[in-house]
Amino acid sequence: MKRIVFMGTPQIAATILDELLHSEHEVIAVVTQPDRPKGRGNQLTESPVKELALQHGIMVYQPERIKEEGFFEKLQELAPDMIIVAAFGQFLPKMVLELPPYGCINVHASLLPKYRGAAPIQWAILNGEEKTGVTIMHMEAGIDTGDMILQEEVLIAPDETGESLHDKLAAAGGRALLLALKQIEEGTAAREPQDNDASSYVKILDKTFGNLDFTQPAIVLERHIRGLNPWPCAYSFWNGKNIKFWVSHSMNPEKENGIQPGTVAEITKNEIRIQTGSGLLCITELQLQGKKRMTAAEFLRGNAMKTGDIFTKEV
RNA sequence: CGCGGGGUGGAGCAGUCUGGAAGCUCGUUGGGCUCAUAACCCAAAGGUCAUAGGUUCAAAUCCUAUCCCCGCAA
Repeated sequence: MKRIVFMGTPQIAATILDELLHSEHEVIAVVTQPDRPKGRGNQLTESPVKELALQHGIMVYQPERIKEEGFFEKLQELAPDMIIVAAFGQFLPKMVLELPPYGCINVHASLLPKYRGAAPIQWAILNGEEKTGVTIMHMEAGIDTGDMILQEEVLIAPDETGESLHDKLAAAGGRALLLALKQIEEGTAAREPQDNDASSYVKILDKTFGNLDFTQPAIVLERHIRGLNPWPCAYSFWNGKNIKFWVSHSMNPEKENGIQPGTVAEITKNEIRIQTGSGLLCITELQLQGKKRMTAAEFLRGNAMKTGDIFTKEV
């Protein structure tokens, strides 16, 4: 493909862009979200896509809104053959969708029509799916509703985290995109409409979603911890302090013992076992506010957590 | 100048407010007990208390500056 404009923002988009840059396709410009204040000190931070594009000397556009004055004209001047979108974070107006001769292609991190929306990677883990994948599709006005070109499946491992799955899907997304481009150029690309009746949407995640509800079953909480690792991360409060949970497993799923959910039921040398609505949630890696991530064994050496202590939803 | 916590033997922490012998729980090494052990007992090694100045008879502790790590908010 000769003239590609790439639109994307976070790391997964950068990984896919990187794949594109190492192919024979020509990326003439990148569009990404404006630099935002981030982190301690509110430093203005460039998106991963912008960073990568600058390294390769590619022109970067950062419109606050795609519809803002003058941007469409710039796009017209670029005269892209195709626009490729991956986790961009803004909707494309119809006039943009219709601009390039080869259309707008989207890389989505799920096996559509399931998991349309903003956080398909984490939700696949949260729901205990055995597999997920990436879909390359033509874009249309709806959210992730366009005709599909191809998909690549990715299996979800028992210890899969949001991060590891993200990396797998990013790699798969790059591969699938290149294959789809090849098929488009050869004129062999499929164009399969999505089955709307089988579709599902997932809501975007925010920080508060990580606040654990210990009345849920341990098996669900364990997936919650994995799926939200490393962001937005599962947490709770102990002793007036925020504790993040990084690694855990569940045990005794059916055992009833009458202990209030959220209570520390057992402490072993290497694990903190918390009572849940059904079974024990065994924490093996965690992080106290202000401290680094550490194993439960390390944590227990210096912190006087004991059986009977309670985790709460608020300080 | 967004708010806040922290940097003490290999690890996790206490001690700092109210200056005055470097401590706890582990780990490591050696020895003992045991059928045996991740258990228990005994002993040992290991620290410029982040860095640089300053105050003081005396600083991990008080003052000043710098570096690094982390939580929250956005």
